[in-house]
Amino acid sequence: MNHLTERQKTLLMLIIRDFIDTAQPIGSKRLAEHYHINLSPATIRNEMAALTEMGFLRQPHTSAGRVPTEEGYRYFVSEMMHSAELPETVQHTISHQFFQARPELDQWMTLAASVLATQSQGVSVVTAPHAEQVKFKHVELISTQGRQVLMVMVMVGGEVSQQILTLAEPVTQDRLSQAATRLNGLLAGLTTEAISTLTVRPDPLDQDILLLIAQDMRRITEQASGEIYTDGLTNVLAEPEFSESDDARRALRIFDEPATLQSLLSRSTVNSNVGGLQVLIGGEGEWDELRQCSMVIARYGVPGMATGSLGVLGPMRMSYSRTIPTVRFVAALLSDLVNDNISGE
Amino acid sequence: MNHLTERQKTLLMLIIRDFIDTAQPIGSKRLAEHYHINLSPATIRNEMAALTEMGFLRQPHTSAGRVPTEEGYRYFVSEMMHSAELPETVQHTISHQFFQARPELDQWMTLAASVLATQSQGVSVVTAPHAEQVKFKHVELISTQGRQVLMVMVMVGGEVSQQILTLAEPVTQDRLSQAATRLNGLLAGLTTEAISTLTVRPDPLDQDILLLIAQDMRRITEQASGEIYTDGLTNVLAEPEFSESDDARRALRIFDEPATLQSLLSRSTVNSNVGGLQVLIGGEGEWDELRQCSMVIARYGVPGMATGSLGVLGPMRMSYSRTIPTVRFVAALLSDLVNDNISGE
DNA sequence: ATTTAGCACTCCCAGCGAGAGAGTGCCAGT
DNA sequence: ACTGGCACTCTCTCGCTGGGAGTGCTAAAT
Repeated sequence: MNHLTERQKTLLMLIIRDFIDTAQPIGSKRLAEHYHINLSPATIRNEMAALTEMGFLRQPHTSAGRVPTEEGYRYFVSEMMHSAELPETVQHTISHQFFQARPELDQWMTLAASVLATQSQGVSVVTAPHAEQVKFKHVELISTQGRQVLMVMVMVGGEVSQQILTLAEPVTQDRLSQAATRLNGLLAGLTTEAISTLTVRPDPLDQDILLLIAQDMRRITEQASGEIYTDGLTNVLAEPEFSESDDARRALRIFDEPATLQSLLSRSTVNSNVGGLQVLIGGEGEWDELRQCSMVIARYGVPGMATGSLGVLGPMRMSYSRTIPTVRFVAALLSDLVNDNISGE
Repeated sequence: MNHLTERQKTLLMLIIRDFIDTAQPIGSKRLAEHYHINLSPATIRNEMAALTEMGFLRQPHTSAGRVPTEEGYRYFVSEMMHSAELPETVQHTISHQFFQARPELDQWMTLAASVLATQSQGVSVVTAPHAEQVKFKHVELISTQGRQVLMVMVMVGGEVSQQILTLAEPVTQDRLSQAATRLNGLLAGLTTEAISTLTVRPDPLDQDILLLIAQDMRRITEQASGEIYTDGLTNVLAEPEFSESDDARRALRIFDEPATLQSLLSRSTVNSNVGGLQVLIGGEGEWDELRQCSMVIARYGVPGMATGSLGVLGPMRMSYSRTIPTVRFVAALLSDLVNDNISGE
């Protein structure tokens, strides 16, 4: 693949920017008039032909303006990726919202999804941070009704899991509390593996509960990540390219299948460190439902401790210059929150 | 309003059924041919004119077939409401799914939403059951990091609330446990009001936490109900009446505003007992976004103890004969689950 | 008195062709 | 190397027209 001259680069960027704004094929004349480049339409046409040859542009019909190809978007994104920064005022507004929210995971996730969606005018996805290494910290057993017992487990790092158990026979709250105390002493700080191979003697109840604890910790480790938060689903319906066709439906269907969404988020961030972010353009040949879409994805959290992912889905024509810095900023914000939560204030 | 003759009634039902199937205006000829009624098109036309006069039908253009009005749908629904019953096989399939699911509220809600959406081909909404009278049962205080403390509260009936507190200064786990034990003895079974007016002396920590408990219980009572679960958002996009216009977007926007959705669910079920269900047709003049839509809503749970609501949103042309029994059945199913949970197994 | 056949009328919609407009590629001139 | 000019292509938007479906009315039939 040939390198682009400086002029070709400028033109390509202009064309893509304009197309993102107007959603309409860009012609040479329009370009020459609108932006005051010292070039005649004819020259621009020549360059456009070259860019088309190289695979960055495409014409919908023999005689229409040019439209970016996926390759074109990729070039565009890689060029503007590093320069873009969210305006300070917006940064402050967002930080302020997080500062005001109640300090609960649930609130933070919802807020993050909402901020991403409104800022980027796309559909946002945020997964709750997920401990990569689960360590037991504390368990509480609370008798609720008859043989039903509420088990609340806390992991090192603050992750909480609650579950309702049904025991073989009723057990008093006293006996439950004693069992919990014994187990807390025994298991504090242990990993899933350590707990799985453990046996305890005195009370058969202890052993039963130990098994349940191990099982639950395994479940936490296995599930790819926590709950999925989403917002702005209707934003994408407003885009002209989705107003009539059923591509929108196909793309949104992803949000009805948590499994696909999960794999999408995790598979595409497997190579990227926290802090770096990935832009999938046009489904990258792998996700057929997203052929018309792009997705900006990032991973946040503290590697090795707890991480989650977040992203924005939009039409391929989305405003990358707005979405990318937003995603980056929110990812950093959530990373800070996770970090505070792990290491104390 | 005049009463309908038996024949008019039959015709109206046929027309609406046919329109729900085909989404196209129904003409007299088509009706006479398709269904073997012993009537000529001319007679049918006369009756149709009468039905139009009475406000049950409408013609999109001077010379097109008839389409049901909202009034027509209302009549239709009230007529078929009692007769419809979900096929036994479907009932079994659904029950089986619930039986297989892990016995957690979260799972049940998700499953209920999923079942409703796939059965009715509409958008489903389910709110978690919400205790109408909150009574304290148990609190646990677990030190997590520095001054941060995880507070887990259990209400009578099994509702759980967890929250992270940040204390003025670090407190040892021992002191926290003692405080929890004292408070548990003191507060067991008390209502929000009783707790709000209480004062405790010995340790200032106890009083601080008591305030937080009261505050949290008030929050639980106030919030109209629990989390909202939703499914099938893309179903509605498949309907022909939404394929091109932006009515779909307007309707789906509701799902981006939990507050509106809540008020919709609660306001419209305020008059109906658990078990009875309501059908809102065309927004009932109150919800403008739903002018093109209908909604089947029911309340489930144990009145006076814990209730929630669930519903299905679809185009006004939705299959009521499928949706209504499904909503009724799932509501009954969830009521049973809530009941089991409250009264022990 | 109710139902039916016939008929004229209305209105939507799909298909067609013309003309405008926008954009292109290429060539020749600067 | 750039630009002006030109012929060409293709789409999109009208306006028009004919077919089709459905209606309401009236008069005849049951």
